[in-house]
Amino acid sequence: MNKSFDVLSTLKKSSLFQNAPQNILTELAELATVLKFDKNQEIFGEGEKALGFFLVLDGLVKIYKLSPKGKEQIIHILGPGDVFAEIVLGGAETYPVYAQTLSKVKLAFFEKQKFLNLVQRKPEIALNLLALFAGKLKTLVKQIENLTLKGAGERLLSYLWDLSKEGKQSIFTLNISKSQIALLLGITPETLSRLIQKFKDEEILEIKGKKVKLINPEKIKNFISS
Amino acid sequence: MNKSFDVLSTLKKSSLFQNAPQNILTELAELATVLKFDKNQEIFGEGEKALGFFLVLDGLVKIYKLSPKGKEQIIHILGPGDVFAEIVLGGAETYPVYAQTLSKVKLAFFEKQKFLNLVQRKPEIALNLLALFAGKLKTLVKQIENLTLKGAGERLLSYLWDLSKEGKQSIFTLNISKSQIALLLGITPETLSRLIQKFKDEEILEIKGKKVKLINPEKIKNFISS
DNA sequence: ATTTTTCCTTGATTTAAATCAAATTTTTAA
DNA sequence: TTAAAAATTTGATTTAAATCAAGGAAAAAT
Repeated sequence: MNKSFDVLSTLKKSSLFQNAPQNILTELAELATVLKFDKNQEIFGEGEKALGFFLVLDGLVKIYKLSPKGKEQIIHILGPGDVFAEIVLGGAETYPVYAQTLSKVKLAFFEKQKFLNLVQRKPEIALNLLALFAGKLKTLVKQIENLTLKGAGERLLSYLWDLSKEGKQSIFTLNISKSQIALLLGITPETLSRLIQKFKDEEILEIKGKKVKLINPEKIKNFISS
Repeated sequence: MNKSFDVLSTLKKSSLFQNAPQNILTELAELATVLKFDKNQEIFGEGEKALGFFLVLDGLVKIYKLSPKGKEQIIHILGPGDVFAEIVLGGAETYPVYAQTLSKVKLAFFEKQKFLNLVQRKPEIALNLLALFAGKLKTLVKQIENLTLKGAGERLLSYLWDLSKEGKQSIFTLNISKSQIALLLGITPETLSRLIQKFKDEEILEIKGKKVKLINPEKIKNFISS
């Protein structure tokens, strides 16, 4: 009783189930298993058998790849309302990436077949699924664009620009550590540190710990789109 | 009559419609518009209004991004049976990438709303769509992995390894120019040229024009997975 | 509160790949 | 067929970012 209420409120906020009618939401909440993780725990590894997908109820999760030599590239960072491992719904037998928590995390787990049965009975969910997949595709393409067509500095400013909601919030707080940001941007912590110092010298922004202040949003805007 | 027959044979081969029953295939063929393009023609540009998606009937198409300075990164290269711009089915209003032909090309175009109507009437297609999207997600994640966790030489060998069907075909022909391969691998033509020369010196492979011969597939296999 | 560990910063150096430049080969077009 | 254009190769140099190394600051654990 208490559990499904908890889950329900986040389900409603998630884009995947946003416009779903109450009866379906209730069914979904019944169908979900709530899982709890500590910080820095592996949720699943690449190649592991894929039994279902996840919705973040609380906390932060990273999706990443590892090279044979152990180098890491973060693909996505997910927060409350975000869905991951949805690829199983397209028939994937194993997870193609790693998933790990970046904080204490609460997840709703949806077993693949149970969920697909629900979709069959309520096909209107299928459209939401398509939108979910389409959004992920767009995000990945943007990630490729960032990683291949932009330099390290531009990637950092783009990242901060997005966090600032296109400059609307010139003061905000980083939600992950700088070393994790480096892994997301595909640079080393040393390079990140030097870039921050450089932008501070150029009076473009200030970062103290996790507090960020964009001093010259106009300059940033120009820099990331030229 | 002749036209829909033509289209039908490729529809059947495409993974998207592979297991669809005859009656749906016929409907799809009726629904499609066949479009013809010359080599190096733009099919659509980034930001352009997205009216539908495409299935390649014949020829090669590249999907790519451009940086403000004009640098290009190829995201995908598509051949007969492949689908692109399916993102419109998830609600995208504009295309987020460029699409251009690499040869004379024949496409089947599916208008978004007409196709979605068909999906509503025949929901079994929705599962194929999910599989299509899932496959694209996996491809994009692999592309990120290649571009960020591998060096230029490893990317080239990986690419050739895939073309050789994991070493099963040690002699084969490149289907695109070397400059296009460079754009796909995220390197310059100069670097590609030097890598080919280096691998030739190391007696790993030989490339003359578009003819490729893998001399030491074992060495390649080890190189790309260590 | 203090110790230990992890994270972040700064400096010096190396390195992979880009850039600039020019020759050569291949393809296309007249 | 020959001329023109485009693509590819090779060489010399530059450059962005990585790596190696060591100190300093924060966070976590005792």
